[in-house]
This record gives sequence, C-alpha cells and structure tokens, in this order.
Amino acid sequence: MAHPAEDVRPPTMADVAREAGVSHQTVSRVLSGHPNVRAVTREQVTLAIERLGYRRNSAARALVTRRTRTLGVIAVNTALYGPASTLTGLEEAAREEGYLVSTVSLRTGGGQGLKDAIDHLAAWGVEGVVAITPQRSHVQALAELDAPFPVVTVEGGHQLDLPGVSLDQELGARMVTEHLLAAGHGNVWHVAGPDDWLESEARTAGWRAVLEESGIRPPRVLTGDWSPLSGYRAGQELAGLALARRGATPVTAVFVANDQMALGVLRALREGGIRTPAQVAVAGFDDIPEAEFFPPPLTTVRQDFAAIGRRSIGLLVDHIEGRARKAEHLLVEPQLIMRASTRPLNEA
Amino acid sequence: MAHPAEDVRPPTMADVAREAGVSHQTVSRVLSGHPNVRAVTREQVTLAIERLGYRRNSAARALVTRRTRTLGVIAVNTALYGPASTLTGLEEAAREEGYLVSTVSLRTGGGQGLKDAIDHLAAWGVEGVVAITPQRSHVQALAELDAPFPVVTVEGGHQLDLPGVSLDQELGARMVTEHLLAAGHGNVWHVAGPDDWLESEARTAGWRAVLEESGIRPPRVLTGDWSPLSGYRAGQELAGLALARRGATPVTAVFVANDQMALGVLRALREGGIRTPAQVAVAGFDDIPEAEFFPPPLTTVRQDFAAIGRRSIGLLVDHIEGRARKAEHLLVEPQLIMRASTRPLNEA
DNA sequence: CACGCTGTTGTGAGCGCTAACAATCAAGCT
DNA sequence: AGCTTGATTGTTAGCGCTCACAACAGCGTG
Repeated sequence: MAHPAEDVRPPTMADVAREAGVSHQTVSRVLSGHPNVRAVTREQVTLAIERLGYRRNSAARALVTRRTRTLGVIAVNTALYGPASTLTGLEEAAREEGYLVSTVSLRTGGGQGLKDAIDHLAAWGVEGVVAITPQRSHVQALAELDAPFPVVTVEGGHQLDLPGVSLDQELGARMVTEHLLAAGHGNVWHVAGPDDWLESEARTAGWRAVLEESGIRPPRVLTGDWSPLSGYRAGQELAGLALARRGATPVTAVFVANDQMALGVLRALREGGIRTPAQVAVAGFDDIPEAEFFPPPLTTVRQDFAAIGRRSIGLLVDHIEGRARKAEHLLVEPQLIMRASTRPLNEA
Repeated sequence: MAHPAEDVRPPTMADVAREAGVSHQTVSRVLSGHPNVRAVTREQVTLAIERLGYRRNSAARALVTRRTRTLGVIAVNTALYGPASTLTGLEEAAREEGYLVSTVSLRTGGGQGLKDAIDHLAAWGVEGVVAITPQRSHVQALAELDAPFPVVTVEGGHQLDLPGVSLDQELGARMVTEHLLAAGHGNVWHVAGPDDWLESEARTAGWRAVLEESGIRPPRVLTGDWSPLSGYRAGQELAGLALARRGATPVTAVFVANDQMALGVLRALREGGIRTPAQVAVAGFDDIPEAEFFPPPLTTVRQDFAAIGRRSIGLLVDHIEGRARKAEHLLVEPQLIMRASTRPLNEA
C-alpha cells in the first residue's frame, strides 16, 4: 500500500538517446564530459536532456561504479555552537568535492549509539565517515569498532591511530594564560570542562604548562560540565575565595574552559559583588556569537570551524581515494580574541 | 588513478546464497522479513550472512525498488541554536522512520543557492526535502522552484501552498506581551527581527494584537538583525528614551524578538544605568541555553525543536508515501519561561 | 484418487547505468 | 593504393538486487 502518486517513470538515458537520435552510451559520454563527442552531437543530447527534464539515476550509477559519493557525519550534541559550526563547514567542503553528506546526530554518544550510527550509515553505503566525538570514551569506542570504511575524527585527539583534525586546544589555552599573566596577574585559576572530554584535557594541559614554565604553582582546578549553570557554581566558589582572601592563591584571574561556563562565572562574581575585570579577570574559550556581549565582553579563543570542516573532508577524501597517509593528525591554529573581561588592571 | 585500496569485492547476495545452500531469493526474503521462510532456512541464511559479513547493497536495492529512502534537509544558518536544534530533531525522527538524512547548509539563502541545493539533493535521488527557510523570500523561491519531490517547510509560514510545520510564533509573542502587561506595565516596546523573516513578522503581529486588544497604542517598532550587536544598538536607543522621558510612551517593558538581541539590549540598558527589571523589564524569544544566565536571567519563549523536527518528518513521509494531505500546516505550541528579567515591579 | 489449497523455494527478467570492446569513417602516412 | 591512426559512435555485458511467476511438496476435501 501507499506508493508515490505519480506512476509515470522519470525519463531514462535510453529515452534521451531516442530523443536525440544517438545511443545511450553517447548520452552517458556527454553527461560525464567525455572529450570525444562531436560538438553537434553534444548539443543535441544536451537539448534532449533539457526537453525531457532528464536526471541521471544515482542508484544505477552507484551500482555500477561502486561509488555512492556519499559521506557520513556522526556528531554528538549538534545543538552546541561548536559542533553545529563544524557541521556547516564539513558539509560545504564535501559538496565542493562532489559528495553528499548524511548526518547522524546522537544525543549522548554511548558505545551502542555509535555502533548503531555506523551501521545506519553503512547500510546506505557511505564511503567514509567524519566523527565529531570530543569525548575520549567515544574515540576509544570508535577505534574499536573497526568500521568498513575510513573514519576521520574531529577533536578526537591523536593518541589512537585514527586520522583526525583538531583545533590546537593546548595552544589556545596557552595563549589565554599567557595573556592573563602578561596583564599582570600573579596566578590564573581554571574552570575546566568535564573529565572525559579531550578538549578539557588539552585546555587544562596548556594552562598548566604555561604556569609551570613561569614557575607558578597551578591552583586547584574547578570542574564544570560546559553548561552555564556549572560555571555559575564554580563562580560562586571562586567568589567565596576571592572575598575570603584565605588560602595561598588569591583569585584575580580565571581561565574558563568555554564561553558558556564563563557566562555563569561572570554572573556568580557579579552577584558576589566582585567587579570584572577590575577585581577578577575572566577569559573563556570558543568565541560564541554572544561572547562579545557578555557583561563584560569576554576575552576568548576563536576556532576556525570552517577550516576544521574543510580539512577533515580533505583528509577523509584522501583516505577514500587511496592517497591515504596513515592516521595523520592535523592541527588548526586558534586565535586569541581580547576583550574587556581581561583588560589590564591599570587600564580598568 | 586512485581507487579504494581493497580490490576484494564485498560479498553479494549470491555469495550468501551459496554459503547457505539456498537461492539468492531466499536470502532476500530472510533479509526483508518475509513470513514464508522455514525457521531452519532462516537460521542458516542468518548464519551465512554473519559468517561472510554480508551487507545489502543499497544502490542495487534502490535501483530496483525506486526508493532511495533518503531525505534531504536544506537549512540556512545552521550554526544558530534554533536551526541546529531542529536539525537534530529532524534527523532522529527520520532515522526512526528508516530514512537517511542528507543536509545541505546554506550561509545565505539566495534563490540560486536554494536551487543549487535542490539540484544537489535531487542528483542523489532524495525522496523529499525539509527546508528550514525562515525568510519569506526563501519560501517564495522554494514555492516557485517546483522541485521533483515533496517539500515541507519549517517556519515557512502558511501563506504559500507548501506544507509545513511552525512554532506558533504569534501565540508565543502574545504570551510574552500579556505576561508583561499582567506584570503591571502600561505598554510594551518591541525590538523586532529583520523584515524578511516570517518569524519576525509573526512575533511582531502577536505583540501588536495583544496591545491593540487591550486598547493600547503600540509604540514604534525598533528593528534588529537577530545579532547581539543589533540588540545593543536598539537597547541604546531605548535607554535614551527611558532616561529622557520625552515622547508619549514611557519605556518600562521591552519584548525583544530573540534572546541574542535581548542580550544586547540588556547590556545597553545596564550601560545606560538602567536596572532590569526594576526600571525596565526585558523578555526574549527562543530560550537559548545561555538565557538562564543572562544578567538578569531572561524571561523568554521556549520552542520544542524536537517536536518540530518530528512533525515535519511525519508530514514529509506522509507526502512521500502517498497519504498526503495537501499543503497542510501544523503548529507547535510554545512555552513561556518566566525569569527574573520581567519580575513584577512590586517584587523587585 | 483427482483436485485445489497453502507454504516454501527456485528461476528468469530487468531496474538504469558504465566499462570494455567493436565498428565505422576520415585523415595521414608510406 | 594500402595501411595505420585517432576520433566518434554503437553494441554488449553485467553491477546486485527485487518482483513476478513457476515449481513442488504436503495436506485436506469431495
């Protein structure tokens, strides 16, 4: 029951051939831009195609060429700014390369969910997959899954032998931390992202490295879950510390691992009667569109998501088309965006 | 040059048939769950499939069934919270219905971009398309394009005869405006979204309707472009009006057409020395995750993006599978989220 | 015991396309 | 003229699958 309304079949290559008075093979040649076709013939075929409104049947083509020219994307949490932006970059790059992109969004990336996603994509014959799986456990699961096509990770770290593209998170964290030290702060507190996330780890590592290289003992790390609420809670704790002035490390500067949590921190500080940046400077990471309008405008690290998308597709297509370099990992440079939330103390 | 590394072809149905000692047709029957297969036979086939790691070739299947079981999604501005969330809902719903979703993201939805997107999707044989095209001109272009498959719009309005699903924007706007009036404000100002957007129009219409029904003359509408910056500019103007106290309509309450602009408005008011909500109440629309942590937490309207996604896919599949109802338009109910930014005056 | 029925399996055709090869023709060379 | 060459076109054989139909068993019925 229930079939498409129109029972008239779309025209086939044979129909076009008949209309143009040539063989179907000639039509095929015109369509794939083969050079050895007389200009006149090409013209006739093109006209016939237009007259009939012909469209090449992709299934038939895929069947014989064994190429579906379809790529899959698996993404966790696509509603967040980062993944969503990457997705756009990915799709545009793929389209330019002549591939179609099919997306599977997972709410939470449990191992089973990942396996199902891979199966779903495999069932439609994708030739490769880009996985936006920023959690360590997901990358682990992915590596063990052994998919029947190349898989490239985004923000997947480079410990495992899956090829991938990442922002240089550690460099970004270094930039922020150095910027805060340069602004005259004797130390920098850190509100990290959740434990399992590779981005958290890298950002924390960069922050810690800069402090240690400067001979500063890193204070205790506070941990959030990327949400504004968790930032708010961390901010309340920081506000308490800043006001109490007990403990060895005064709170004058905070590097928060993403902008959303930074928003929460800012609110908590404000509620604690602490002025930003005069009393405590705050910096984030991501440069979400709202960051410029936070109270105060937030110093943060911008990621070039389009570049990340472009390079992952490039890497994936390289693997698919056989000019693969094994488990290569590309890094994209971040950019420090300085705003009022970390204005040097003497200017505030 | 450059072909997939593995030259060994994946197993076919015939291979499985041989392995299981049956005909390829029996394998097909097992795969598609045909009832008339002996349990023993089914078992043998299943085992053979597993032994060989067989996967049904989707291209061959699509060729003969004339069904690709693929849906397209065209979205403008996928990095925004709304479209990104809708996309997730869409994809999950489609997966449940047994379809693959292919996305095309457009930066700006010029008519040509839309046409290219449709062509791109058509070239891969999608059976239908969901278009997230919230601008009037896009919907117009879409209606004129006359795609070779059903098209369902999201937030596409119901003027044109394209079927679609929308949030009841007007109702949302009414809820906010009524809420502000109920809180004791004599009038409500409005910062609208850009002109071409159907969402802007509906939100403005809802706001205006409530005021007029209450016998209040709506003040001049300020217009932004959804960005925090444009909200900031509108906020500066409002701050000026609020302080000058000239003009007939005092500024005590503002309904901003989205949360991002509301963020800008809040900042401008704060910079103008105006307290929210004590002096001016502000409400937004969308309930982005950050809204709860704005200074102060923002009263806004929440949209059930998952529901919107589910219902659009439902509508599209109905059209594809022939049980189409012509150009039907579904509305999803919004939800008013009350927070501190509009706390009644006597509580502040 | 012939007949029809139902359940189970197999056979053959063909979906619309590309790849490989064959055929044809004009041009260029010896 | 006879031969090679290259450009242009046509012919044929599948790609891996589902559909329609045929074949055959086992069973009950008149």
